Amino acid sequence: MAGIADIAKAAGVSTAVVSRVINGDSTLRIAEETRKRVLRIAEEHDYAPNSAASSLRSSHSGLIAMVVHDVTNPVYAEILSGAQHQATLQGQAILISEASALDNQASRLLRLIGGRGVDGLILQSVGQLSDTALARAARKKIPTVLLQTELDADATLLTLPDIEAAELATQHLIDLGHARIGCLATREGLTFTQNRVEGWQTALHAAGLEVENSALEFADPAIDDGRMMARKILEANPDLTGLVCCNAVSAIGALEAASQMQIDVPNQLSIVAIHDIEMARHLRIPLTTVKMPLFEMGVRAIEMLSGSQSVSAGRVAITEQPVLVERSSTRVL
Amino acid sequence: MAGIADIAKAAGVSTAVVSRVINGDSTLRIAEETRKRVLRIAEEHDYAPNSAASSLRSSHSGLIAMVVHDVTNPVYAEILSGAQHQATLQGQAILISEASALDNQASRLLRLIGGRGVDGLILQSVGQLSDTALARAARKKIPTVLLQTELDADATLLTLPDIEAAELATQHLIDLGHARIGCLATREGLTFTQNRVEGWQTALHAAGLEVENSALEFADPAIDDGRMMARKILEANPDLTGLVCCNAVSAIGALEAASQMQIDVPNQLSIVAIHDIEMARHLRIPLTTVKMPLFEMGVRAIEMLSGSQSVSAGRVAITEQPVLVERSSTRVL
DNA sequence: TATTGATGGTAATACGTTTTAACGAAAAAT
DNA sequence: ATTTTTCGTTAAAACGTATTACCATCAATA
Repeated sequence: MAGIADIAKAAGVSTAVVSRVINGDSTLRIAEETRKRVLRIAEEHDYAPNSAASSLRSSHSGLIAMVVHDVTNPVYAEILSGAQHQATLQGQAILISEASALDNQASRLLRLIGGRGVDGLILQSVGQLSDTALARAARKKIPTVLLQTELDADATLLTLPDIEAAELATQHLIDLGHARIGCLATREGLTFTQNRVEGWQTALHAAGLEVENSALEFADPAIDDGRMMARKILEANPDLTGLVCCNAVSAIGALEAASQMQIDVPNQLSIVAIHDIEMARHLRIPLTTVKMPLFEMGVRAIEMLSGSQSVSAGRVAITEQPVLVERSSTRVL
Repeated sequence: MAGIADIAKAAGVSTAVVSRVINGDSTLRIAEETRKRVLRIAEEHDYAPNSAASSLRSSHSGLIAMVVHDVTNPVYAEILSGAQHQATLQGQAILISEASALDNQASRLLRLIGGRGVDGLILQSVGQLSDTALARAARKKIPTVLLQTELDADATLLTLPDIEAAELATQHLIDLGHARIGCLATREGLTFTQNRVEGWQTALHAAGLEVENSALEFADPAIDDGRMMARKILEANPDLTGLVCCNAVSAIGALEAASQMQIDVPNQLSIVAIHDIEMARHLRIPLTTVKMPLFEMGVRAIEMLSGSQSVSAGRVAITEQPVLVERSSTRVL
């Protein structure tokens, strides 16, 4: 209920002084004595600046919108957690949305983006978005970070070492003596999907092995989709002994498919997945994975938005290398 | 860049008309002809109302802040997903934060709450919050929904059938012939923790069984904590044959502990957990669970905030009854 | 004809900050 | 003693919308 004017009056100064004290404006100094007095009075009155008014005048809200495909996917949850952590450190807050919300024209998120209500935008796994939402953001010049997925907009692309991770996973199987290796990919058309598939192919080629097209499937990173992909691949290629999964959640589906088809993992089939989610250790068959810095990616995305870093720079790569975590789902042939 | 004034001028009307057309104000009708013209011109100019200005004038932002203990916990992720879904439907957006962020005094979230930048507040698993954050929200009369946890503030409490769920879980073990049954609870002092523990006790009493205090432990709903709790309980009570876990994530830890202690599940020990998370089917030993409407709870929380429902009503219960999902972690004794 | 009512629109104000430019006083430099 | 600098502060102007109260116009009723 108390406004800045009330505080100013009570402290015997102008509103400008109160504003500077509260916001810690550094360009213009305030006498230590008045500063303390204002602070004390503000505290007494339980004063907090009206955020709408503040945003209106200063034209930044401290809000960052983040869009992920699915919050319940542990991979995305971890990225979100990192972003949330860093945003808090920087005095910003995160507006979360699942991708499906972007289709809803009445979505408040879209209105916020259109109305410059957010200072930044983070898009993850958002493929087919040449439509309103992003187009608007781009036109409104809202700083945007794309996570793992290229899009025709002048936004910064933040990437993980996807090619390396897929190579590492595939090479691990090759080292174990496997020669016929399939790939459960994520959604087709996404940059990181392409990169991981490329890593898989590269490793096979380098070892002089054959790349079987019927051993490659694309779908969403969900358990059900993973099961279906695995079934399809395994039925088409009964002689397969290794499977690279581009997302750990798909791998869970693959384990299920193998079980249903009476294929023993790891004795008849070795499975390795990208992303070392916590659950990997606790599955029916503990999963061999390639660990990627997901939390770190969330942190970096936030840093890039508010950082002095190149605003429109083309792409930034997280250089921390993926590491293989061996468990029970892979085995020497 | 285009403001409401530009649109008004281009359409040959006043700004008031534009505002009414855009916001669909129902109190005052606008000629269909002008409505279409304004809409078309707004579209052409790619106009979207400045959200800060809009919030300032109308004093509501369409933002709802949600605080959960840990985003990566699948239980909480599902609640969040439900909230996000419903918020989108209602034209609102969700500001997500993990509980730890509330400790950070510079947190933007706190400033938003203090500065009436959010229309509502949802708090989950937030225990020790008699401090600034919530105190402010209460003083500022921000509508608040408490998820599963009482707090000394005049907020609405939204609850799941916790007692029933715990009774159901415990009764299932009793029906299987178990007589010595322990309980892995969540954090002490939270309302839902108390209720679940109560359900456990009630079921035991009703069956004339003993409630062993050394078979009850409290900790955070995390795998590591679950493992530690289970180990403690099992060491103190070697004759235990059943375990009720108040959170499925803790149960994963319990499975791990049992494995480390060479206790066979379900032959020597039956485990049943509350919350049927997707992973439950895919664990080393598929988990018997009690399914609760988590997504639905997120939905309801949002509905309650914007609904015409009793604003300050004491408590609302989700009446959908918990159902038992039998898998392989429980077995007749 | 005069009166009412409905319809479609306007002008101007308030929302509560942040920030710009200017200003007096005190201290330092000339 | 005068000029310059620095310091601390102020007054007033945006920021861009939603909304209130008021006003035409016109058709229909009395």
